[in-house]
Amino acid sequence: MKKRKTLADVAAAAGVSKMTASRALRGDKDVSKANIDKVKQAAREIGYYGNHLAASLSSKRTDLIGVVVPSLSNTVFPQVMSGVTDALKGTALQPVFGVTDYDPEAEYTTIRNMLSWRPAGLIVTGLDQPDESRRLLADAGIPIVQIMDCDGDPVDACVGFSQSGAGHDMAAALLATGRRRFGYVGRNLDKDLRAAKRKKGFLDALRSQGLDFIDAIDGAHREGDEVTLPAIACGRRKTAELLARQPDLDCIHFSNDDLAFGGLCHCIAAGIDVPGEVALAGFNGLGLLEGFPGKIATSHTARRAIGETAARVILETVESGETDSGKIHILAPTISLGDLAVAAK
Amino acid sequence: MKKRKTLADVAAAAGVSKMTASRALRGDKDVSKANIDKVKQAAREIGYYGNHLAASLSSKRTDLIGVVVPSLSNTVFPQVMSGVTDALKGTALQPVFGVTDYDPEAEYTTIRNMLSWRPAGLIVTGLDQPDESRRLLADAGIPIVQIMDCDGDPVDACVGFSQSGAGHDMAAALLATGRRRFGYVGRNLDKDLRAAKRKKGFLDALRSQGLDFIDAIDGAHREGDEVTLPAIACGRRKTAELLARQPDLDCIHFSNDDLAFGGLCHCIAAGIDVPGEVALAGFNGLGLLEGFPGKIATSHTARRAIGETAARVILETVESGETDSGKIHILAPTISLGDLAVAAK
DNA sequence: GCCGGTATCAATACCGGTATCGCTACCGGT
DNA sequence: ACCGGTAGCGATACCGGTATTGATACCGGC
Repeated sequence: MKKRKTLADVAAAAGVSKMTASRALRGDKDVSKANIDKVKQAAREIGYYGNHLAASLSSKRTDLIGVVVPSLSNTVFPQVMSGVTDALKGTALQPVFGVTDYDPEAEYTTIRNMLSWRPAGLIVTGLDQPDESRRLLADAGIPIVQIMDCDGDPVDACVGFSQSGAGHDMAAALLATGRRRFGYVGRNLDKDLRAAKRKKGFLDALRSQGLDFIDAIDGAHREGDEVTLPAIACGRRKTAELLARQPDLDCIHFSNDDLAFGGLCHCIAAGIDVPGEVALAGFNGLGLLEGFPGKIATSHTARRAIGETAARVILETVESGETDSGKIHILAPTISLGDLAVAAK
Repeated sequence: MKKRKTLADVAAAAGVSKMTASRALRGDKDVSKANIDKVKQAAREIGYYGNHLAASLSSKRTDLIGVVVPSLSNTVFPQVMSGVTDALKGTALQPVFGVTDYDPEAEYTTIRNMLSWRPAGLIVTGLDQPDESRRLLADAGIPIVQIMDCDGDPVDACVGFSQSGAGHDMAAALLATGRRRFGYVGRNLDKDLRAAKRKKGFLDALRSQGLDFIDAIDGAHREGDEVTLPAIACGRRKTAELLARQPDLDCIHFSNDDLAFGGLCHCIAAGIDVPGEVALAGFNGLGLLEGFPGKIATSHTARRAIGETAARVILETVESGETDSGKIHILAPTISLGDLAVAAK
């Protein structure tokens, strides 16, 4: 294999020093127009592309922004990632993604691993990292943005909303439509801390009215196959199960829209009127719901926007050279009840 | 800000040389048990974590595997990415993702950018890169795996299946059930080359029987909002449009399952019997379809497996130290007709 | 004609690790 | 006692760039 081209090769080909070549390629000043052309020409001819490793090591700067998300199968996170990617488009910064599978241990190693690339900033999902991870973030000396959650104390900056508040608000909205007999369907609540927070907020609102879930299926790890079961199929099956046990529920709350949509599929197949007989409420405002517009109540969360602002916060902090970005950006979800709003009148 | 800890700090704290510290931390041999403990202890105490930039520059190796995908909104790609992540779990290698938005220009810069980090290997979606990008890949001197498509000439290795063949087979299967009046719904076919190949394969099969699409909505860029419109809503709307124009179609082929599912939603809402009156056929076998099992014919593509084998090919090539991985791995999709199979009898 | 200032480039010293090689101490065998 | 072999460790030379400093030439002004 022929040796990779280095800057020295370019310099030699252009008849200048390494330093001049370096400056010319990066658009630094102090290089004559003639030499800039010669160098760029030479670089193109021999097919040179830089070595970020060397450049970053030397300059003590990188263009990387680490993004740590728990999952790729929940479409929410790819959407956040899209937001980050978009916001960074056109800038020098570049995102790098890491997936943790909701595992704190994996999260720790992922963060550590990212930090060892000396990124310009880090975007991490959630506020509730274990102490060890938190310390890592706090001592990193780069802007850290925690996203998706505001119920707690951020290490540095924070972009998101209150998960428990979102749960609470949804419950309040549903109560206002007159619903009283609530059921709940979720899954992986033992690992998905934010979904658990929403459930708790929801429950708090119910209890303040002297109510409670009549029945709930949390589905925390009963079987191994549960994780791989598509969310919609899971929602459909569990809704069937729940309604078999409690046929007189007038509202089912799901931990997210995928499950809720699965529930709707069951109801349609079983000939159950939604939201007439039973109302369904999900969370996130996924595009999925447009399959049957208005049928499912949901909270629209600004996932793209969360990704975008998180990226922008880092961008601004890096550019301004500040040490501390430490602001909290709240992007509150908006509830839409769909047909339920009409039915309630 | 306090200076970042370096290996020299660890060495000093442990009372050994940099070199011994380096070896101890990496688990190299030629270090006494006592020193290994001392070094690891010291590293933990002062909170040291390595610097991949320096390590990789020096060793001329990185643990990175670049993965270039066109999109994050099509759930297929996050699934491929999951497969890659899983296959690499437990190994030293680590994936880095890049998104191109189906833009060849962005693809070129992404590839270039990745190469400048000197990754151990590259996974790129598709076979039809422009010459310039192709040359970049060919000259990189690292294992390259192109995925998702086999209709063409790979740069190095290739994991996927024939897109046009998949389209052809689906058409053949549908023809075998007696369907004759075909419609088509797709979107972004001008950018999504693989979907276009499937359509072409499908069409070839029809033509070999003297048939053609009676009507087709390609939806290539009519309006700007089209891209952001959720795929399911898009499928629903276009199906309504198509059936309004051609009420007597007996089969609609969609460029993917999301659109097909949107079509199903329309049919359910409009009281159209599926697949009795009209059959729907999508592509990919997404979990989505489990919302109404059997209603939609589809080709199950092994997306996860494609990601996994692609990663494994690179892994093996890297470990064996071969220069050329150059094998073609076909993971053919399997067609499932669902209720249509029964109806056809 | 001498001087200070500016534009342009080259030489040098790193950045924080790892590869390589040499040195020392200690071992068993003869 | 001598020797070859090996385990354990450290000094040194890089890896491929960039920051910094220094050198050179050329300019207008007095």
